[in-house]
Amino acid sequence: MPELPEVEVISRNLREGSQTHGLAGMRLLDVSTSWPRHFSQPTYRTYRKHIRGRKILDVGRRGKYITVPLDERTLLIHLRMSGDLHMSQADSPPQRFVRTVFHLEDGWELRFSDARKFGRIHLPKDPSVILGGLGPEPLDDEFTSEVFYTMLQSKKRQIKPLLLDQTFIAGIGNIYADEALHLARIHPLRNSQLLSNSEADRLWISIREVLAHGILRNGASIDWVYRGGDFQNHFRVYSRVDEPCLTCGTPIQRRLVGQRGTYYCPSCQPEVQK
DNA sequence: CACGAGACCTGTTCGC
DNA sequence: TGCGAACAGGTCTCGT
Repeated sequence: MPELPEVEVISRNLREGSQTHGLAGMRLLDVSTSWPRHFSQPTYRTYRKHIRGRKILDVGRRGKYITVPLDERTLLIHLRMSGDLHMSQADSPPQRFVRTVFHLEDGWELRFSDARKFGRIHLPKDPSVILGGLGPEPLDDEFTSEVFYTMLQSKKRQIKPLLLDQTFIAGIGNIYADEALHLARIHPLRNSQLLSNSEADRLWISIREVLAHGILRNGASIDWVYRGGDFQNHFRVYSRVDEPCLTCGTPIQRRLVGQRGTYYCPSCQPEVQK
């Protein structure tokens, strides 16, 4: 479930501690897991050594990574498809898919639930080893429409898979890519290099609008992987096959693009440029 | 470089 | 009702 808006909301909640204890300033006592493959960089064994007694300085986000700077090293957590992070008291009943637990002071636990076991935890000396390859943050001031147009021109790729490429731009996932393309009235298969200046501009605005809207709605909650946001009630195309386009009434279509289910309006988003 | 296919995993939902 | 297939928010690696 987590794309930029969901990860942003999770990170904010952990930092500020909505209805629970904020993470910043707490001390990590230990970590335990039933799925050691959650740990990349150092393996689980060396991991515990590094983490015990470390102080949490802050919580943030870069792309789809949750970033947790410690007084030594930085913890990076990627939720992938089905991950979620939340604070709990140690004596509260364990949720079904919790696989890794960070033990904190005062009986607090940071629980990493991950039904599909795709999530990953890193603890690099230098976070840029992991984060350095990411493209720009779409909501940053430096990410201007001019910059975006130049970026698009430098590639010759189908626009949707390009938006999903984290080295191109960070944080966009399958839902928000479809939503942004629909808002911008651009077909997911259009060639990035052939997008006009005004189309690029529309896409730039749409990306930022859709992501900001997602954050405002606290992210999207889909199916049984529930998180509390309600952006799913504002989808214009995603998961709406055969339902009418909210702009023109044409049934929304679904097809595979780069192996990903892709929803679009064949009328608002013509494959060939008008 | 661009793209498709297959892996990695488990759970839920769909279709017959 | 039951059972296999399809599908799921993400990335990685390999072959063409």
